[in-house]
Amino acid sequence: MGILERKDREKREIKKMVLDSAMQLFLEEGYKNVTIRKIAEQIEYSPATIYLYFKDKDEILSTLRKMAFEKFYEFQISGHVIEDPVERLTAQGRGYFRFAVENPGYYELMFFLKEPMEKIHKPEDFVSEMDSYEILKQNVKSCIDAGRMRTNNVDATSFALWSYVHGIASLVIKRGFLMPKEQLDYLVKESFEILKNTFFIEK
Amino acid sequence: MGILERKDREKREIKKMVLDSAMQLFLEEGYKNVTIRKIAEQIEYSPATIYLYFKDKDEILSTLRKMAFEKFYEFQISGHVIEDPVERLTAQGRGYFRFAVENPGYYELMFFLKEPMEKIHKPEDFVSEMDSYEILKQNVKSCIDAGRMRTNNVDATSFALWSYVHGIASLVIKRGFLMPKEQLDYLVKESFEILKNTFFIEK
DNA sequence: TGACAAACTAAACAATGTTCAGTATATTTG
DNA sequence: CAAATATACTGAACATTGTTTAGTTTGTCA
Repeated sequence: MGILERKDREKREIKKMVLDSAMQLFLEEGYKNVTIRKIAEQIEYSPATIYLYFKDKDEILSTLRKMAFEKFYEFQISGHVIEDPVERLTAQGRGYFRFAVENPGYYELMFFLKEPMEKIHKPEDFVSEMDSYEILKQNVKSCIDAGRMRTNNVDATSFALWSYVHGIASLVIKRGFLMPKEQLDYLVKESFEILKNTFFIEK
Repeated sequence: MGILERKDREKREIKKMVLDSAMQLFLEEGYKNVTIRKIAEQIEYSPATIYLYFKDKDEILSTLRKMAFEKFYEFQISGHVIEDPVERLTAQGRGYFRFAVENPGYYELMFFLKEPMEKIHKPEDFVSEMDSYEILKQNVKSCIDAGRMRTNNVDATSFALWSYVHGIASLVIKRGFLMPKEQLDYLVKESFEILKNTFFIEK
């Protein structure tokens, strides 16, 4: 019998409609404009229906968050096949940074927003994020093993690099408007130069 | 006549009561629990009265934000009299980091929260923040002039250091719960070691 | 003391998340 | 095929929110 399958498909389709609509509202109008009623109107269901598919608004947001991290992961592994370990690691860094500045809305959802976070402390909500971090550690290890880094502590170096790039991305997103674009671009470029010169050893 | 002075004082006192109450609510219960009605109840006035002293809720939050940055500034200049430039700069960095991890609520308000930010783009709302940044640049310049840094670009180095420390602080605040405290402390300590070794030149 | 100004508030408004009783629709059963 | 049952959905309500407005109370000054 295909009825159960169809029901299941319909359930997934409505869930997807809710999520798509919520994501669109979030990216276009910001968190506080994501309202259950607006989502309901967009997908042409009543507000109450949404509660048949999601426990509450936080569950919608935390699902979006998970989706954002999956997209984020894709950005970072795009250069995963590169042979040279330093090139591979810097490709991941570029992917990380590009994702952040090209998708500040997603980045907001992932790292700045407090709303869905207070309720989610389940490890499964952090798998993609941890996957990205594991990749980072692997890449750092490859670089250290190849004698291409000035540091030799995989964990600490990975955390330091993550902090550094996350810090630059955060400042660009949150404080970028404080200075002209050219100046910001210059500071970012130079900061990455410093990162390269201080962390890596020239071949 | 002291009447005008008294009125002015009373006005400031009520403003202060609103701000104190709002700050307390924010720090204890988080942003979404800061409601006009709760503030009104705490200061024993009607909700409408608050609107005689603040345009709207965002004005209250952005005032709190400004206050947080002033406190932040104090933390950073505590070591401003230190002679040795490297010691002075690292003291500022320690002040920065200590403030962040000891006052995650303030840090949230200053760097993560979106709510009051959308409306404030006036330069005057960023004076304390810019003051801190100027101090940083001065300290970096002193270090470079003293031949104690591996870099020689004041602006880029300042931005890079800010990013680095901000990144570590942000990750500690936002992702610290993902690992045991000892491990986190270790990673932070080592990251600062890396920072020291990569940016500074031993005397 | 009476006129005016300032300070304050009760009550209402629209919008929000969420729940629940009930209706419509689909499925299964006899 | 008809009745019974399960599923999907919604209208209406609730409590809370930020904010406004009309009106009251309180204070000031001639």
